[in-house]
Amino acid sequence: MTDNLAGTIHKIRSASRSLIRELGFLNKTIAGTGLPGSYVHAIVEIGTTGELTARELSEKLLLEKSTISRLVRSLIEREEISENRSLVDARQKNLRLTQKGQQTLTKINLYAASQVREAISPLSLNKQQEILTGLTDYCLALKNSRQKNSPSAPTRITENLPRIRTGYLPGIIGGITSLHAGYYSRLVGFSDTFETAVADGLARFVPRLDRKQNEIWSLEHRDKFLGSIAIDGEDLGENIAHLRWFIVDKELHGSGLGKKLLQGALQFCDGQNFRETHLWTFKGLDVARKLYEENGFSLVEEYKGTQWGKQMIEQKFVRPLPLKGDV
Amino acid sequence: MTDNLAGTIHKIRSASRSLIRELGFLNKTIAGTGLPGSYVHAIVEIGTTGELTARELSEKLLLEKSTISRLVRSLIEREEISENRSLVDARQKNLRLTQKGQQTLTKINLYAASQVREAISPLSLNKQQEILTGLTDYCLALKNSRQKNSPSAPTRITENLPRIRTGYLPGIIGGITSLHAGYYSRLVGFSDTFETAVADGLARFVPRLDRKQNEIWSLEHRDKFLGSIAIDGEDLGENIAHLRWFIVDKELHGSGLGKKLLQGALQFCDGQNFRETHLWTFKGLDVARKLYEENGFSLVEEYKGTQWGKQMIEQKFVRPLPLKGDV
DNA sequence: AGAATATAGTTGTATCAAGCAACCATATTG
DNA sequence: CAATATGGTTGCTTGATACAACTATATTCT
Repeated sequence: MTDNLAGTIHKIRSASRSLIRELGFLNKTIAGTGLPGSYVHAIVEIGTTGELTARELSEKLLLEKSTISRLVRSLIEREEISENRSLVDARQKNLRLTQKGQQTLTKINLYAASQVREAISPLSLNKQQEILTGLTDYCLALKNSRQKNSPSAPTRITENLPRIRTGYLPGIIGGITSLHAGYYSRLVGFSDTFETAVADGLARFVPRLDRKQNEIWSLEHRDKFLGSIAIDGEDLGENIAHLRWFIVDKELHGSGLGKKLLQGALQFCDGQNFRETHLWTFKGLDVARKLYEENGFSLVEEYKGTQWGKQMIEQKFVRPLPLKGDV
Repeated sequence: MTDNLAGTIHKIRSASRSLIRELGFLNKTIAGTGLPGSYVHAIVEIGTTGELTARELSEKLLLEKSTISRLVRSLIEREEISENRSLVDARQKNLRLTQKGQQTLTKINLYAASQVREAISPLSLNKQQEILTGLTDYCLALKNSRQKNSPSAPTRITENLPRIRTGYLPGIIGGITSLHAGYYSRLVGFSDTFETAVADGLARFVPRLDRKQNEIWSLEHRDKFLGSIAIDGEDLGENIAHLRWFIVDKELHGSGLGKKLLQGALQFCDGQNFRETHLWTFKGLDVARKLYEENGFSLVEEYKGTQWGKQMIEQKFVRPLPLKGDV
């Protein structure tokens, strides 16, 4: 059994070595591309993701950031990729393939795919599947084991996850507006009336962000807005907070980020000592309702509304300021 | 189906990329060893083979010979390997691990094996086996496809196979003698008497190699003698060739090299116009007997002999010069 | 036996990927 | 506002890879 494991390990290692060589990773450039292995990986990665930052690339390729920095510059000089300083975080730059880079990626794909195809197509479907599961399982196992073994460099929790930002960010009004429009048009067929209202509301709200009773949080990732929540501490008056523009991109549902947004906003409300927090929503958004109720809101009112070009049942939730010392 | 293949290809590529990165082949040195990937491969290869030439290393690692040359030098300077100019082919040098190199290999093995072990040991035996077969099949497929696609650089037929050499080579007497001694002591318990006779015979024969009626062929690989055959055109007189010291290392049985040796020698005999070729052997060596008979020999005599410290039945075979025009 | 060719390995030369450390600019935290 | 963290760049060094031209030895051909 132990011997068996040792034998398996030995054979796996031997096969890995062979694989490395066959794929050309001891060579200066990968055959068929004229590019070094790391460049090919970078192009493929950027291409399939659409947009990446240097840091993300560094994490994916497991290469030093200085190495990545130069790799990126070289690719820019070759006009394979372009960089755009992020609007919302001036430190980072978003990388994407240029037209030429797209073509290069296509060439790489053609070459690599045909290499793989020629290799595996003579094999039975069964064998092919075995190869695939074997490889993926092995990679996964290696990755898991690496992450378990380097507590010094743990997986970044933020890796590939949007960050929660506060305050105004360039593009935030447009971003949140289109998020709402896309979400609700798909869900219930809202159209321009609704989107206009969102844009208008935000446009009136954002200039008031400098007052301490107002705040906005957004989920941002690579200049894309994937979620938001805001506390308008003025429009309702009477020391009541108005929770507005709470939305999370469908892709992030279930990620826990929505709850984080909501709880951050409520913490803010409590810090500001608002007597109550009110919010308006629609009947049918069951997941959201559950979230509200878990966090101290109760449904207080329900009525038909037609203002968005559709007949909807609107709902109003209210949450009182928790007693001090409460959990 | 086609789509399925494309999907499989895509996933395989993605897994390969991940594998490359996890194993550190985009990095300057492999973690845990401090050595570049190519060095690690070289050490493992030399270590597991025991002895290699630079050319063989180049073929295995798929690297340029100049690259290998420098890699080898660097490893020699680090005292990881040693080189010995081959005694039988002054162009090539045999590379082997030094004491220090052995230790390095051990370290590499420990590191790599534990990396693999930690990765796969949480998995079921079944999964482990899947990984193994997947990897090996894939490597094999890639290799096959590469070789099919580069008729310009076909697999060397001589790759890792001994070459047939003619004439004297340093170490040939000792090499052939020990080959005989090892083979026959294991087979039938011959001992010193026999080995002495072989050595003595060779010692008397080799100096006569400069005469055109004598010749010796040997199978040589990395300074090891793995087979031999000789034609003594003088000792029997009467224009009769004496076929002597025909032996092939057990490892090479079935490789076709024995037949090649024999036919080369017989071609030589025919070229020299010997009237007959005689040889003495023992009863029981059935494979050899078949080979003799396939090539024109017939058994002409059989008698008991005790000269080698064992009672054996000796046999004499004779082959006449084929008629001209014969096939 | 001698000429032509092939093979093993080295060396000149050039390129450039990788990593470390120190740095700058921007963001976040407290 | 100060301290710290983060994304990215730059100076510096190392050294792996490849191509081409070369030397020395082996093999093949006639």
